Amino acid sequence: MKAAVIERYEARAEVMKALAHPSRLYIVDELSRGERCVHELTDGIGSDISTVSKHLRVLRSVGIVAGEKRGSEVYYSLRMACVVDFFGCVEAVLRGGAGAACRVRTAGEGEDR
Amino acid sequence: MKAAVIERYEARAEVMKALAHPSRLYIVDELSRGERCVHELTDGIGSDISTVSKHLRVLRSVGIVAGEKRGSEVYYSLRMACVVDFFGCVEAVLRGGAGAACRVRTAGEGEDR
DNA sequence: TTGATATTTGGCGATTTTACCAAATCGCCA
DNA sequence: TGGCGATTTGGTAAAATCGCCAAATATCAA
Repeated sequence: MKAAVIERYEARAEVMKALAHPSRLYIVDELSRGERCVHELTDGIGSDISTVSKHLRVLRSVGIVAGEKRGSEVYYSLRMACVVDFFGCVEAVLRGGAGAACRVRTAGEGEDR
Repeated sequence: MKAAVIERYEARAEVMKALAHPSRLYIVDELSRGERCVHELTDGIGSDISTVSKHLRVLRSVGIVAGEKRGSEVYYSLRMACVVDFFGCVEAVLRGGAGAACRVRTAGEGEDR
């Protein structure tokens, strides 16, 4: 694979990796309903606040969320609303694949063995 | 976080994790243009064929792709076309976030709860 | 300034992921 | 039947990820 192509997929993978964790998905979901500060998110997750802070760092590093400091609190907001739409597709896959909402391609018919 | 909610996000995370690797993103992209067998995908990726086979196993385990054996070859196809659409959103984020195609929400504009 | 609250950072052990090689299967055909 | 091409599986070492604690930083108010 050409270097330029590899880089493209690696960049995409960084974004996907940022979304590949339950707590971070919860954060995205929560932020889709409005901005939240770290301790609010921590309440919902249950991990140590430092852990939540690091999750936010991961999301922020790829541009999925943004943090704005107001007073002593940092308010995070979602910068990538389309992620939430994608969750609908993910749910369809989880329900067994062939959901119309996901426009799943029924090519093959080959089931997992 | 309630157990049921945790499970939901964990299930979603499994799907996202399956997409969180450059080679697997390449595979999804390639399969969006039609079915391919393992050695074809291997040619494009450059890793050992056993490595590619394992990547396909990951994608298949969550239902993103399906494999059908025809003769001595296994043809893989994409079962989750919406993933490709999502790549457009990911690219928008990579380009700096505020792409119209992604309906990005600008930081600090999230409605309060 | 001192103390309290909010968040981030450093560091560490534990778990997971990844890629390669070698070996095992599977289907096909001479 | 024996061998070949295609694919999968087992094993393993290196790298990345995760979550907690402790410590640092920043803001606010007394």
